[in-house]
Amino acid sequence: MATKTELRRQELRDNLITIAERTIAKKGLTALRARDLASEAGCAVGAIYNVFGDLTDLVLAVNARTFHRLGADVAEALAEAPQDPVEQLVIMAQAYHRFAADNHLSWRALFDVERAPGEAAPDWYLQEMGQLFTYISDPLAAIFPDRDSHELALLTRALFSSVHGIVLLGLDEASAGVPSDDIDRMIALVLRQIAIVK
Amino acid sequence: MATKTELRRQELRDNLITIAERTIAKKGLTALRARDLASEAGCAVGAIYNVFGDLTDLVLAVNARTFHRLGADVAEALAEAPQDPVEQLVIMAQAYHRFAADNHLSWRALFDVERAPGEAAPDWYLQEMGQLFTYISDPLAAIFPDRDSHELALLTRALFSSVHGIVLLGLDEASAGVPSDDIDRMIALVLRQIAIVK
DNA sequence: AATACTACTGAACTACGTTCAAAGTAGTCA
DNA sequence: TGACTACTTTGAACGTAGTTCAGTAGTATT
Repeated sequence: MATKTELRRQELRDNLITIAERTIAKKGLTALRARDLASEAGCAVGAIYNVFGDLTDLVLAVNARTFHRLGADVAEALAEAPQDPVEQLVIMAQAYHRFAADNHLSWRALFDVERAPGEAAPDWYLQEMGQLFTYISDPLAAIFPDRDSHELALLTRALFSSVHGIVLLGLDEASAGVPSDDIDRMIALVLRQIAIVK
Repeated sequence: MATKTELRRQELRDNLITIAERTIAKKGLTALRARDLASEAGCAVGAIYNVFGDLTDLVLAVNARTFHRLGADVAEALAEAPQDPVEQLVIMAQAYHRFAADNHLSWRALFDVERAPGEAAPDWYLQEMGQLFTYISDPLAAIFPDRDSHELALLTRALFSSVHGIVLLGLDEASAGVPSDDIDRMIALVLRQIAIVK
């Protein structure tokens, strides 16, 4: 039965996710504190643990939203891209870069959650990842119609990882970050070169 | 004057780095605890703070050693590599992969130290990084003699970042890691393709 | 309305990194 | 050598986290 209690719990859950989302976006994962969260949400600290197993679970819920927004941005970029599959790859990768730059701290939180060792990533994570991979493998299949599916899968993963690496190190201001235009240029360099059919 | 005290401090310093190095290698950065460290080193907790500003400083000292070993491994691979510049790139990248796989937790610690926001990476970090970049840019200059230095610098960074990304996501067992051979294959796929001169 | 069950609360517990007053030690000089 | 001074080391105590759970308040059932 969907009781008053259950509704209240659902409301608190959403509320906590939204507050945590804002905190992470503004101040980063490390600024997330159970007591602050509770006082902002107007509930007791213990209440958080009625609704989430621990703070990591809450962060994962925030990350699900972030990942979803990321996927939507990439999909939108793809929808507006020209037919040329190489350009599609470049545009998607640059959308990934833009998302990471515009949502830096939230994006970092995607990778900075500490997962219990040996624990697999949650299902939604693997699914969103799979969705991103599909966006990439479709243009790749058009570029390389002769390659078998395993090779295409590897190339897909390789390209995603490459773009991720370029963005990750490019945005890392500690090691004297790279100008945004140069990041886009590196992405284009790698992807256009990859797409050359010998 | 290089006194008895100073010697003792130096000894403690080295000792702490070695212990921390072993702990990080075996159990990861998050298992590093001031009290455990002190008891293993046979000193008081406070003594750590006579020798390092805080635990992050100690981790940075460990990372300096790790980074140095990494650089040496890559240099060794390069020394044994054939003359062909493309093969040199592939072999170095695979040495990077092997180091990361064989020293997983120590390698992760290189990137997982939390740096104070706005704080630049320490000098030795930038220098070792620069050394790695040189290893890459030399073969690249041989492959692309016509490109200007800015473009080569971008390509160097792009390739390093790409390989880093492939290894990072490939070794991440949380998202169902990739078999070691496939990581090597992805590296080779990207680097060989990059090196095709149109 | 009385009863039984469930959910919420927040003080208390544990586990950290870090500090600093007190105790110890090294260097100096008569 | 022994007394004095300055520096070094110590570890109990502090502050700040995440998390728990006995007590209380609220909800559903009869």
